[in-house]
Amino acid sequence: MKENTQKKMYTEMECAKNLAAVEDALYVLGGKWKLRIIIALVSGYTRFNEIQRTVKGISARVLSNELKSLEMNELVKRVVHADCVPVIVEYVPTDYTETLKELVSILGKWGINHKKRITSTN
Amino acid sequence: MKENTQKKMYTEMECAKNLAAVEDALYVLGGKWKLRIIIALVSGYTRFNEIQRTVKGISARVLSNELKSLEMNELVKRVVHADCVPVIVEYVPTDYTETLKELVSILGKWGINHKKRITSTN
DNA sequence: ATTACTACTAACCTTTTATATACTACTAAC
DNA sequence: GTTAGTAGTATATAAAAGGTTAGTAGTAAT
Repeated sequence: MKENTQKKMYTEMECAKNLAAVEDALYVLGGKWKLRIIIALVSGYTRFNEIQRTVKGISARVLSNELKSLEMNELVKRVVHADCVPVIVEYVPTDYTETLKELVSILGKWGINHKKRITSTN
Repeated sequence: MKENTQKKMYTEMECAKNLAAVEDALYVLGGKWKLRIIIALVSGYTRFNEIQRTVKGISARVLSNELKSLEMNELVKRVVHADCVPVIVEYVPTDYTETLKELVSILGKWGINHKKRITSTN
């Protein structure tokens, strides 16, 4: 016996759509490192070792993989300056990366606020 | 020889602050399931099996753990209706959960847009 | 009596994610 | 010539996350 008498705040379809949309986003941005790397990139840290130093705790292997994944999603562009010796490689954010600024900003603000909330004695 | 001539878009301190703030947020909201569960909750799915059916793919074990974690962070309240038989347990979003609506909305919008972008032939 | 639903938990196992160490090959400083 | 930096890759291992199965203890329908 199913009770359909409950008032849902959203219809099933709306819920499913939100779920699917957030899943799509998390597929690209989820995980421990991706957003952190993006922050480093837009902060102007564009070279491999520089990014590794900025994003504390990440290993070269993981950074390498994550950069490839971000590149596939057009959130970073790998630029090789072949004229220099030794060759310089830069990972530069794209115009599309800009579309994440609002998201990162809101996430950061929420994080600051949440830390305050949880830290403060109740 | 260190080249400090590069123009950084943000100072080191700003970058570190953003990084720390986003880390704090991801500690609470990161992972495969937490945001999805929150969407189910605010959509009106409040009972254990109901949430499990809505958040496709999650196991009871993981759902149970995630709900505990969300409860600790005041994003859900466990309400037991002891008067009913069998006992009914509800997981209800709190007022604080409202502070995530903007974030979830932006993330969802980004996800929809990104899917379009990647799916479309270039 | 058997099946199914409720709200979980425990034990165990697999998959995913991440780390550590070493290594390439070249440059440049001390 | 020794150390350090550049941009990574290879291999192996460890840790974290998640899944599977089974089980509790009760109700309620077939």
